[in-house]
Amino acid sequence: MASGTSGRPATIYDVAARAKLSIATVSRVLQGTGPVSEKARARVDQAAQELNYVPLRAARSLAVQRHEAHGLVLPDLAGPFYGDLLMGYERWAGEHGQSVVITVTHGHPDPRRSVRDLAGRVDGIVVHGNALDLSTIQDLRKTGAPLVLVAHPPMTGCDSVRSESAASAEQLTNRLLDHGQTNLLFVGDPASSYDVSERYAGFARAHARRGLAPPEPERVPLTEESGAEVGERVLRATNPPDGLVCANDELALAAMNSLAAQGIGVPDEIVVTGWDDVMAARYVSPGLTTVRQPMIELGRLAAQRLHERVTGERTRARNDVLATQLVLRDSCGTAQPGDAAGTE
Amino acid sequence: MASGTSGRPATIYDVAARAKLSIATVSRVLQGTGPVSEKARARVDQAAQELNYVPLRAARSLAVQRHEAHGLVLPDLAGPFYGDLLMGYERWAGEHGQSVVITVTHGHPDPRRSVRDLAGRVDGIVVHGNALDLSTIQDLRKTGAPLVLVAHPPMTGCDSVRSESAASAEQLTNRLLDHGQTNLLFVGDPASSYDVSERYAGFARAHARRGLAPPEPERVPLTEESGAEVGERVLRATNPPDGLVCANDELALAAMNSLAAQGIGVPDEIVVTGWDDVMAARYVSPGLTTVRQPMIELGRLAAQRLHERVTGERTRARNDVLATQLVLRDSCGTAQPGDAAGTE
DNA sequence: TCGGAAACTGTAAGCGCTTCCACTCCGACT
DNA sequence: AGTCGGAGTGGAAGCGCTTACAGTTTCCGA
Repeated sequence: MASGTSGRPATIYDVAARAKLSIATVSRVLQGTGPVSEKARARVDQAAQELNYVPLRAARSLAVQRHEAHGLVLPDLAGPFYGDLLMGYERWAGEHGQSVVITVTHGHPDPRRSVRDLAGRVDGIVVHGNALDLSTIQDLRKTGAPLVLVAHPPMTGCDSVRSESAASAEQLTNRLLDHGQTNLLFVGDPASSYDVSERYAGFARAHARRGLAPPEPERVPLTEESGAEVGERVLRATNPPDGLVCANDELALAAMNSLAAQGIGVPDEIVVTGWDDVMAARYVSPGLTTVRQPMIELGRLAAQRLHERVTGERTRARNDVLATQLVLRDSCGTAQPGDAAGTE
Repeated sequence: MASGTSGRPATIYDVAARAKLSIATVSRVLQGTGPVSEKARARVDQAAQELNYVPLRAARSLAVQRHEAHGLVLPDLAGPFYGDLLMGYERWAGEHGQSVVITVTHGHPDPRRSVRDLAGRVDGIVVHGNALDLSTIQDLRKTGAPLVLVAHPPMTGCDSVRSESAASAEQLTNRLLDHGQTNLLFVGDPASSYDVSERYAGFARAHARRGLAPPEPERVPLTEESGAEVGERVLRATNPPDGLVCANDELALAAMNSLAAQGIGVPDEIVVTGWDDVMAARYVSPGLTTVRQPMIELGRLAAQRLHERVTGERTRARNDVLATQLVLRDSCGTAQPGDAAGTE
């Protein structure tokens, strides 16, 4: 325990008593507010130091009617993906004196309850679209806490932050079609998240624009298992595809792996692309063509947008879309040395 | 704002007024404590619902003298590594009604200050050894908050949780020496973290046990850049190594990559091993031999150990060491199909 | 030398919740 | 019929902090 005279942690009263000053002055010294004499400042600092005084934030929060903390709700933390988001978020928040309370919903028994609880601890909440269903988000809105959505379609009155998906997917698909592929398969379930639905939308649009019927997607979860399975199954189809446009890198890598195991050449016999640019994408051979999202930046921006709402500095909702970057490698068969392209 | 009659969020008083009961009863209903009539319960539930009442945690914390929150201090969140730790942590904490407040120190202007601030918000703190220097940790101890160290050498009075390193490193090194390598190089700076120093210690011990002088480590940061650089430099040495024992997978992957670029065969001309078993390790070819740490489990356990201290359920310090798993793949030249080994 | 402003300090009233204690019912025992 | 005990409820005292307000000093300039 922080050493009050007794075993309990020291309070502002203990510090005041030891410094022979009132708690008001102690508070002023510690917060750096209001005028204080040099002598008082020194006495308080010393007393606080000697007692190992750590102010109780709950008491301050109650008094100032503010938590100085943000809530962040993520679906999970597997992969580098959400880690980067969180890192960007925490960095910005930390620099602006806000603590970050994190809640992970995937596998959680009662997300609704835990998110409501979160709302009582923070000044505002950032929710990743994959973390909560719509009704829970609406529930959360009713609490009145400022809310910022990440990778979620805009909702009226809410800020949102996401990275561009449809245009990059269209661009990527065009590239493959230009290169001569005639039977692309989109791998991943568009219903699994907003981002994936946008990626499929771009894929479909590229087809539609050249008068082709957009092929039905292969509706599988975005996991390595599905990727491996698709990689195996795909050859045995009546009309086997000559390209796999995968909804993320896990799918793509696992598919490539299983194709290689069967002796199918990538990119010669079939091309493969992913999404996210995980580390493995640049270490496999052939290198995986993929799309990089600015996750850290996304986190930073979400934190900033939320803070603007919390402080009341901005009241109109904003919907930000960040550019992604197409990363061309050998798996798509069209890469030129030094090739790369940004979107939007 | 949650709809009180005015614009401000509803408080327990608003709920009480609407339910025509005292705040004491409202509190009892909401917390499920003490005896309450069915009728009262119903009235309170309805009023709370109508007002969108969310209890202010700061007020509860103040009253119950507990935050019901844990602090988690991590160096950063790059790679899957800390993400998994955090995920395991959050899962356990969530299941036991504890929120988690996270602080990332890498790149932080004043970790000391932010960690002290954290101490005022939570009931106890888990610190990853790479996140804070010793003096800051000791500073933190003085606050009296329960403290659990992850991947840090045990300190008297503190709990600690880490995964086994030295023995697995020794085992791995032995395997390479048995296989006929005669000039292994340890890549990575043992001074960069406790874990790495242990890995080098195991590496050195394997040599010592057979009467060999342990080679000096190649003291470089644990980054892809260093790995690439070492991969290039290593051949030009007077006495080029026939094996690289890398302190983590990033180093190993980058080294393998640069060796391949130079036409050096792995594992035939030189063997390579890593540490952590990141996703890329199983997608490169040859597959990277590495050591898997139970990060999720480590997180869970840290949360549990901290909670035991917070509740006072345990007062004696514990130092847990979790077993790692050697993952044999082709990069070390010694893998047999289905080969694998656990340690400790 | 004095009045008044400026600088500093203290008193006390909350912030919204929990919980001890006292009180009122009521049904169940003697 | 009178008593006892438990269930249900409310009053009120904090939890540790901030801050409005008032009070006390100090230091000017006139």
